[in-house]
Amino acid sequence: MTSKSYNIGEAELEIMKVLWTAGNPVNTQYISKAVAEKGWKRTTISTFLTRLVQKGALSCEKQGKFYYYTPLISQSEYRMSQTKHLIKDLYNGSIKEFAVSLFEEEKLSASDIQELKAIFEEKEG
Amino acid sequence: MTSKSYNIGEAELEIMKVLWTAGNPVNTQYISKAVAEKGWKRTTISTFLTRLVQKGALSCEKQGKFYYYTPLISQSEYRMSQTKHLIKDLYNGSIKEFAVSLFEEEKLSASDIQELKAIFEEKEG
DNA sequence: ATTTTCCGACTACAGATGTAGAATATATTC
DNA sequence: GAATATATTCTACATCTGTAGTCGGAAAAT
Repeated sequence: MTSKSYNIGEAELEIMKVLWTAGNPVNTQYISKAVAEKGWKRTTISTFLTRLVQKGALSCEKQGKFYYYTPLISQSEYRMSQTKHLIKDLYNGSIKEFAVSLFEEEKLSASDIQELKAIFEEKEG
Repeated sequence: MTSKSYNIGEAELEIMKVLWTAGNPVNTQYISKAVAEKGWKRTTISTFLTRLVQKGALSCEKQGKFYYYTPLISQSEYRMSQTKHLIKDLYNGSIKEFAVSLFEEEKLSASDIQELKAIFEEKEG
């Protein structure tokens, strides 16, 4: 049930990525380290976490002194929902139209194409 | 040159779509009719137009009494820029990763697959 | 126990976006 | 030309998002 009734901002998404990559509940320190290169202040990260919890994208649970955060939407769910949104919005909902346009404009390596062909042949089977 | 340094909101995008579909400069009345089903007030549409012009997504030119609007970014340019953005954001910039995930999760009809295979074979040639 | 440190809550603020009322300009009609 | 219709601009406001300061409480260090 991809019932994502919220949006995740670009900065917030960076937090989600950390959580997805971690694969298990992590606390703020962990997240802070993981996004250190962004240069966000501690409270900025806090705000993102709070909002993501409010939105229902994360859950949090206090263990000992810290909160531990867990994604409520998986990366692949999110990917799919965003991809569908894009296809619906921009390509009249037609995956085919989308794919054709994508592959016509992009340069895929020969091996990429091989791989994709293999996938299709499998599907076709 | 996909040098889109602005964002187009979802509602604004609806306006862009009308312009892209029209294929030639159109005025506000035309746009109003085209988006009638959205139930937007006249001034709302005006605001969108003004903002899109400010952003550099549209140009407008007064002809007689009305302004006529023309997209400064083509639909395919916009599609590409958004698609790239999504792939970069969500799939580590890997088109292949993206495509694999897309086609593994989505159901394409047999004829869609045929068509795509044809495209690949062509590319491969 | 007092100080220092760290975390999470609350508050704040600016820019973007969706939405539209009010005011003004322009054109059409009588 | 005055009244009416329509278009365009200005102003306004709420929500969302990025960004962060401050405050209060808890934990760690001394």
